[in-house]
Amino acid sequence: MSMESDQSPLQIRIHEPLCAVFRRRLKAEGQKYTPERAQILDAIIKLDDVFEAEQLQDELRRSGFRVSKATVYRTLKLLQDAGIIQQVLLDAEQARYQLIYGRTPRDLLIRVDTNEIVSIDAPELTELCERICREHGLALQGRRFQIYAAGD
Amino acid sequence: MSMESDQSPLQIRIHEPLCAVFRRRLKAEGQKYTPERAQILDAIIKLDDVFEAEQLQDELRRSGFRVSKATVYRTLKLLQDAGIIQQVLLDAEQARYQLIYGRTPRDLLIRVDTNEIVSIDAPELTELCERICREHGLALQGRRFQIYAAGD
DNA sequence: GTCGGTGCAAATGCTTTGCATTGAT
DNA sequence: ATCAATGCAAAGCATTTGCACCGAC
Repeated sequence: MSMESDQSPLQIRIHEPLCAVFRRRLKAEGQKYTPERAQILDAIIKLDDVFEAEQLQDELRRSGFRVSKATVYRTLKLLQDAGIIQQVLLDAEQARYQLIYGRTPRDLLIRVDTNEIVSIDAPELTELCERICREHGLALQGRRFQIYAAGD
Repeated sequence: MSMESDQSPLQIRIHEPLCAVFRRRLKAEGQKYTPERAQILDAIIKLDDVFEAEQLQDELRRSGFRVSKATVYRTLKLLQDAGIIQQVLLDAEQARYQLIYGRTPRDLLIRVDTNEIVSIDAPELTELCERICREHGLALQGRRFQIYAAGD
């Protein structure tokens, strides 16, 4: 009923650049917004897809930046903590990541024959998740949904 | 039209013991049904849950068997190929596994506060998966669905 | 008796960490 | 100037592999 109240402290400014979000978060934690971190976030935005640490480093190199693996991994962790990216688990070999800030879905359709990955939109999934949590008396925190399919 | 034909060679005998399934598969591939492999499958059945390689080895030890990690991993791979178990990806740290042969669901509800894992039953998910694949003109191969939730 | 299987220890590959140096604030 | 961040190389850890010996068929 009190929909106008300010119970939730997070006011998302929809079109705020991601780098500003990241910068703010870092400042709040007493951490620094370095060129490396800025470049890594830029590269992630350019990739605009599910990516692995190595691909990210490649993209950085392509843009003319050399960042060490150590820094890549450290920054990926920071970005996860900031809620900007999320791990995507496709297999046990290595972790992948995906931009999630300001985006609703991260449900994936994975073509096992071509390794192509497509985002799918399934609003009823959210309802389903909420219903299941309600039945268990729990609060929904998130979900991971992947469909594996092959062509023709 | 020729539904009575023997196009599909697999005739699943519903209550056939898993070890028989495994044994048959191994024989078909010219591989051997060793005590280690039998014990590993037994231990998996006893665990009856999502498990990691280390837990499996512990269960084996508890039953009085010493099997090397190498053999554990090699057998886990065989069991996956045989369609008896499946990897469950909960985090990037390590792989987990789960018995799937003869079981429909492997959808999980994960309590982030207690790390408890519960299987959930959601038949409408299957329909959803099939519909999405149909829309993309692809054949459904499998799915991975996990809900993350917290108590109270 | 033959191959395939096992254990061991070494190798692998992704990810993390210790440390001296560099740099954002 | 300070304190966190970087790069490098070494360490960690789950998983895989090479090889000599063993055992299921």
